[in-house]
Amino acid sequence: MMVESASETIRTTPSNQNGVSSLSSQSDGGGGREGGSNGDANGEISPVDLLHLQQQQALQAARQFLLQQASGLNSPGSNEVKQSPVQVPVSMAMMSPQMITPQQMQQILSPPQLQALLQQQQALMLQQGLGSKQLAFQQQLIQMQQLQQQHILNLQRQGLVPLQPTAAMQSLQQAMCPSDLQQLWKEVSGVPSTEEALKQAEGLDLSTNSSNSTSAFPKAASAHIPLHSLPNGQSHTPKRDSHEEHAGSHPLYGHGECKWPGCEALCEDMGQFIKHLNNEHALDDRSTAQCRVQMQVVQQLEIQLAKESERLQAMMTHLHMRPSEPKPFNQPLNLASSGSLLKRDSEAYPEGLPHPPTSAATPITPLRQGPSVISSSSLHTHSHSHTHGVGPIRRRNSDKYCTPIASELAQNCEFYKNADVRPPFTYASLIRHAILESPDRQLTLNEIYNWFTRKFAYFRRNTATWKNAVRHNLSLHKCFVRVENVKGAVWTVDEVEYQKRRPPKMTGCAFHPLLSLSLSLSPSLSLCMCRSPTLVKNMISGLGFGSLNASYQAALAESSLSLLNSPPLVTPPSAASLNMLHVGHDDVSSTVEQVNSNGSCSPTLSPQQYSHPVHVKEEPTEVEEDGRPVSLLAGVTHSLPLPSDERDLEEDLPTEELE
DNA sequence: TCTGCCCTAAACACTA
DNA sequence: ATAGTGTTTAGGGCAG
Repeated sequence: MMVESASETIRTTPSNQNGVSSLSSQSDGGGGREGGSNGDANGEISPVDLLHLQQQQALQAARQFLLQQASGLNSPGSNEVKQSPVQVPVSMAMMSPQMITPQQMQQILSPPQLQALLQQQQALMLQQGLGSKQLAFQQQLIQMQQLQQQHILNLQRQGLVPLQPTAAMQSLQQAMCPSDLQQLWKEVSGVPSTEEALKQAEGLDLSTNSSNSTSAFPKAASAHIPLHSLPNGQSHTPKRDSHEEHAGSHPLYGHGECKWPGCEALCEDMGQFIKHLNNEHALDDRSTAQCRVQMQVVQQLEIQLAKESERLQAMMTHLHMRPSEPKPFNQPLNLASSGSLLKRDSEAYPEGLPHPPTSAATPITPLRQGPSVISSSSLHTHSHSHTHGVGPIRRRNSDKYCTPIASELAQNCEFYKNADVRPPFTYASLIRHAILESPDRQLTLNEIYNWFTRKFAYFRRNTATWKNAVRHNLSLHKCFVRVENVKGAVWTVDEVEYQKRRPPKMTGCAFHPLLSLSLSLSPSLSLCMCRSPTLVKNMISGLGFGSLNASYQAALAESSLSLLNSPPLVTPPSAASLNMLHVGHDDVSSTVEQVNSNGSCSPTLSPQQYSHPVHVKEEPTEVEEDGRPVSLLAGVTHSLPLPSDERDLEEDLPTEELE
């Protein structure tokens, strides 16, 4: 009650509510600490006008671009999808370009698209002698990108777009998850005009627009399957899963409803379904268009699978595995429907991973090999931009169980630095990260503040809020220990306490369905992944989720080791405790220690170095290449000489026991 | 529903 | 007096 009354009377943080959707560069009332490139009031036109003008121009260009896209779709006989600088998702093609608002534009266009668009516009402006306004334009560009990135992030957190903001569309096209497909289908199905549907199907470019080998989407694939045969006979529907195989005698019928993409009509029995099928999904333009989309989806997946299979072969070859293990690939794709996959519990963290390598060729209930899914819940957006409205995302999707912060930050450092996006980590994890990143593994409060503002654009505003939260967290969590120092108080991390906060199961780590697919395809890979976060990452990337939200990549990667890797025991802060970090570790550790102690190195150590001073090498992208394939190949972790760090990691597993 | 975690907000005390 | 720091309480949301 006290709080309520207080909040009614006094509002010390006046503008917490300002979301991120404002294009005007919000000069955060608070703080304005370092790194604030400010001031750009110049010239004859006011910055606001200028921004407005530029925005209008950008939008105009975007509209023209869309018109081009749309007209490109109209060309009936074209075998090639028009290769525009940027590709437009099908949903975009559905919109009347003239009706697109700036917000829609930002939401529709992926960052690359947006950037390309704006760059075009920028070039145009330069040609028109508007170069003097470049600065403002750049700012607008950045802001629009940020907005778009945020949107993408939101999508990611909703589980809709398992992507990294930087290559959102590309990966979307590469790796449309079932929900994407469903959405896509709904969009296609919802088209009023069948011709529109055809256009969309035609224009749907599931291929990447990059140099990816799948860039030229094989439209010829359409010819492989007679369109008219699909409604009743097609068996490529990715929605089809084993359940449906058993549930109904028709691949498009299951669980009492029509499985035609985007339909979901309820049918009591098969007869009704057949009737429905014939009535609603007869051979017409719309169905044809849908089929084409579906074919492209399947084709894309197949291409992707082929690529990944090839990659896997190469990896195995490289790792001296017998490459003659394509067997799993020939198995039916356990590419279950989104529903079944998404519901699959991730209880099967590879505890049974010490299966001998022979299991590599043995399909051991593949889908249970790993945590399976990115469930929409686990990717949940947390976007309760509710009362406080401070930020779109919150917390622990990836932090709590997987602590991928190091990897995440390492990968998206620049992104967070520039984009006004709230990092998907808890304050506690961020604080810990900041502290561990420091040379002495201790920071003053102010230094923590600075780290936040330095690393995250998001924390350059709402300073009162998050600073309070930082202090709150420092005080609240036992894992943060305050130490009186010569120069005042510093904060350190009690890693033991911190680890206590983390449940020993990685149930929170979400896996993308296609990752499950890969796991199912290759038990040996899942075995490897359990040993190597890098491999996990690479694999995810290779799956076309190279731009899978780094959080989840990192989660995948780190979670696979998190159970094995109990980070070093940083006993409460003292110089001695720092030394304890490296007890029993190899020279690499001592190297790091030296580097740390003299503080001469870059203040930013490699994430692994600080977050896991035991040196789980994660970044060296060539997985354990340096003569350590053993641990990858040998599932029998205990029977083989593990690198000291890994051994430590395993032995440290029961953290609590060490107390 | 319960519980734990996380977040924001705020009050308060202490210190430089 | 003020700002910074640190502690504590309260309440709400989310997820297991």
